[in-house]
Amino acid sequence: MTPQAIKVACSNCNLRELCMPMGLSGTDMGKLDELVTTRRRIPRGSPLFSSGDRFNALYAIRTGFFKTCVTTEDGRDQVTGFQMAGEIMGLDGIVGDRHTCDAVALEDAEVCELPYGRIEDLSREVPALQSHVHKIMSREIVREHGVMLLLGSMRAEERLSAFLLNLVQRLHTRGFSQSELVLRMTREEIGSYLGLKLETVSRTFSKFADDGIVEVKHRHVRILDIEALRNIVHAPACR
Amino acid sequence: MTPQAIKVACSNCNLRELCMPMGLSGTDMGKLDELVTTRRRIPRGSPLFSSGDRFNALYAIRTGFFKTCVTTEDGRDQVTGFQMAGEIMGLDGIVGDRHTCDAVALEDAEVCELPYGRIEDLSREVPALQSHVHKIMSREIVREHGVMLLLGSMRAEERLSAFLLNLVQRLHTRGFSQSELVLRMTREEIGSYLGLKLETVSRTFSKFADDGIVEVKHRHVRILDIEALRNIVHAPACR
DNA sequence: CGACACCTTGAAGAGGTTCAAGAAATGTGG
DNA sequence: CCACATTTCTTGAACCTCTTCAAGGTGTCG
Repeated sequence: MTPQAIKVACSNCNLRELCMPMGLSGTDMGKLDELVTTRRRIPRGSPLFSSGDRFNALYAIRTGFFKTCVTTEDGRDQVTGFQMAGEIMGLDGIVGDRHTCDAVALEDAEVCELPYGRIEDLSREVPALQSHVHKIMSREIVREHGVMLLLGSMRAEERLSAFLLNLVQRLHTRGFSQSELVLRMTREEIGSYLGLKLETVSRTFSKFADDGIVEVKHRHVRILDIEALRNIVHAPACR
Repeated sequence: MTPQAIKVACSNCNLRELCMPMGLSGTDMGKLDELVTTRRRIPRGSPLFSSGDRFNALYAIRTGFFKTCVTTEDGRDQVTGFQMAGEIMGLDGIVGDRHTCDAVALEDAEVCELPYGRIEDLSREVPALQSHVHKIMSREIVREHGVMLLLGSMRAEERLSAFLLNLVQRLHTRGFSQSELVLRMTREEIGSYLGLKLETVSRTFSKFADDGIVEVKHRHVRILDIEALRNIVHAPACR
């Protein structure tokens, strides 16, 4: 397992998804090292990029936690996602040469900057990278379909259940507990993401706690009955 | 039984500007003609592809009108978009090798089949195509952000206004009237897309008609006061 | 032309929002 | 390290928007 030791370390790295497509030759792997130029530290509360910023790179999260949100001139605001280690941000900027949403660190974070020009160049040389980039974008499209389903057809309890299950599942993938999590975002941000008011989020947490499904202490959540959450989301439709 | 092998050439297609990159050399344009292998006719009500189908091509709409929708086991259903001539469908299938949504023709339609393998191969040779594919996917991501904003933060009248404005704008781009349109979808499908019940859609249409903003005769809509629709969407936020 | 899908409208009800107040955490400066 | 200011969270009560249920009307297609 000695040579794999490095690989194992990489598999914990945020860049794994982009840098480690399956079945790479050593040569190709070497080429991918050119992808990352800089790492950037983003203190909590600061934007990595903002709507209107010129687009020139994608970002892979190494550590930390982000939200992305779109804002309109008339003051409407929508959190479009929460991103954690290993996930890619900035895809929105490709189409128009400018970012169309804000990415804000919800805790101190570190990201790898992947200049877009290099991604394009390299993915012409390395088909596995090309394929990987496509998959990342497709995955984001499919994820957003899921959010549309949530926003378009679920009620408050279902939305919050789906949200918690999704978060804890992604955290579990990264080696964290399956039943305990610390929310990095406020009730208002959760509400914005779920299309609910912060009071409704708070009330729904309280209801889940009353029902013995979760234990909630501000931002610390312990899931006591994950099956109950699943049942709430996948409730046999009324009719 | 063989799908008639019409000689299809993007270089001659009048939708070229909608689905193909601009400013190509003659050589590159010639290469792109290899992209489209077949055209397929899809009768109204039939699926072009369904969730679970193996993914192997993207589809460019030549004529007709589609909806895409995701469905869950528990019978939930969400229309994720309506697509018209020049738009690309099937991006959801890239990530998992299978489609994750249904694409259904809402009127008799014709699509160009773009085998995904060829897209990958060709976009390694033709950077303009590579860039174009990325932009198409990014555009879809940005579009979905807009839908999330709509579903997460707008009320019924705002949603329907935004929907009508979006439709009429896209139709106008394709040479249709700026003020008149024929809805190809039912109230229920509109409702699913907008996260509303069909009755609410119907009522909101009636309200707009009462207010002299539109004229609605079943699926025929005439916009009488487009500014009013814009004001409804971009209303100075209540607080 | 008749059956069926689609649309409209009304009335009652539910779920979520709004407004308001207070409590708990977090951050700041002395 | 503590007091204070600020942000965040919780909870209650009234209200409102949208949904649900129901019935009847309209258009469309075989």
